Amino acid sequence: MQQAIFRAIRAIPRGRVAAYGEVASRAGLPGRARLVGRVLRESPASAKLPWHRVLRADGRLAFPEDSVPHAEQRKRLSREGVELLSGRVPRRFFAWRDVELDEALWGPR
DNA sequence: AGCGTGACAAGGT
DNA sequence: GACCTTGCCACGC
Repeated sequence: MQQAIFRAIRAIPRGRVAAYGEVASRAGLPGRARLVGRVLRESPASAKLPWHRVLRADGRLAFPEDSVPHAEQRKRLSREGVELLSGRVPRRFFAWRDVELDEALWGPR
């Protein structure tokens, strides 16, 4: 099951991000976002996961703003062209967002 | 067993 | 947006 979570995380394209809940759903574990967080927390660096692409649904990073890990994650994202605005990653950087519904409601772009 | 806690989410005010 | 509340689930005490 941890494997499913790893797969979902590795499936996030470079330069894009995904919310914990999204990852959980894509791993076949809807409603278990916290599990994703716990698995991530306990995964060794050797797992070589793009962990920095996983963040909260509202675009904020899970780590406290003043923390070292937060800075590290922000740096890694920045290196892929993902910048935070007002402390959060804009919706346009989210992978797997329901583009069709967005366009139906708000029009293309 | 009960309860607080957490790399969370969604809905309401 | 900021907060709160509720739902969720695994852990540790």
